[in-house]
Amino acid sequence: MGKNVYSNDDMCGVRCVHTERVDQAKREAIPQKEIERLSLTYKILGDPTRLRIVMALGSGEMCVCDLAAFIGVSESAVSHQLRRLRDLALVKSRRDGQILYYSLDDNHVADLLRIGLGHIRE
Amino acid sequence: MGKNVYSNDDMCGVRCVHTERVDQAKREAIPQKEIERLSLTYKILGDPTRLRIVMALGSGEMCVCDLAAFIGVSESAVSHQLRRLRDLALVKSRRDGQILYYSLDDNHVADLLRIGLGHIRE
DNA sequence: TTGATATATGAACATATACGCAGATAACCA
DNA sequence: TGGTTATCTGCGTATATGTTCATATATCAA
Repeated sequence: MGKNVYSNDDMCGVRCVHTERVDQAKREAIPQKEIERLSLTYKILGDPTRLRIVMALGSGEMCVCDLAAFIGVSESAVSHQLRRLRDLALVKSRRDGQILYYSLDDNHVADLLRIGLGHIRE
Repeated sequence: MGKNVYSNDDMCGVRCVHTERVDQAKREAIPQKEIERLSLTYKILGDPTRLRIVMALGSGEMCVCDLAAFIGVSESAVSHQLRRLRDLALVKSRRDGQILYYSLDDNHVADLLRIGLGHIRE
């Protein structure tokens, strides 16, 4: 393993201990656009209110005021968060008259929740 | 204003369309402490800089200045984020002389990344 | 010891964001 | 039609957060 090597290719004088390792990471990196999208997906789950919404929907569909009563916040707050969840395709809605029923969009979401729980419980 | 269906168990006058569904969600809900911890885990991955750090570590260990050179931010910023990642047991460190090598803490992290990618790419 | 290197930490600033409020839409029913 | 209900949305604000800068700590070499 190299020691105290300075990279002098693209960067100008930036200290870098393992140039070849950094180059490997750059080659294997996924596009920045996917990074943005992926981090946004995690960020959406990274709020207690939204997480409780998503986990509640894991066992069946619910409407907005159901979720508001379950979580204990205003229906406006739930609606705000549901919109963000829908924009990232984490939940979907089904209309039945005046009521909108929300549910998880696909099984990837449930998988993310299951693995996350496994991580914090180990 | 409205006179629809009201839940009359613990809440006082909160509108609720499907009382039994809300009760089911309450029974199946995980403790608030786990919600906090789990949402914190997702939130940590919900930042582009931290996500790039974690994904880079997915293919092998790196030191702080490697990561700084790879991502293009200051080493201080990387160190700040690494501390948060370490606090939530997403990465771990190994000391070799003056250099601290960081790597993923367990395979749950890689699983989360893989499933997340599958979600945004579908 | 002294100096150099690698990383960590605290403060400060700018930005992001979650919530409630009030009003607007949309769908139903008399 | 008008009235009611369910949900959405613009706005204000308090709070959270990511970054840089300056400084501190840790390890090694001479």
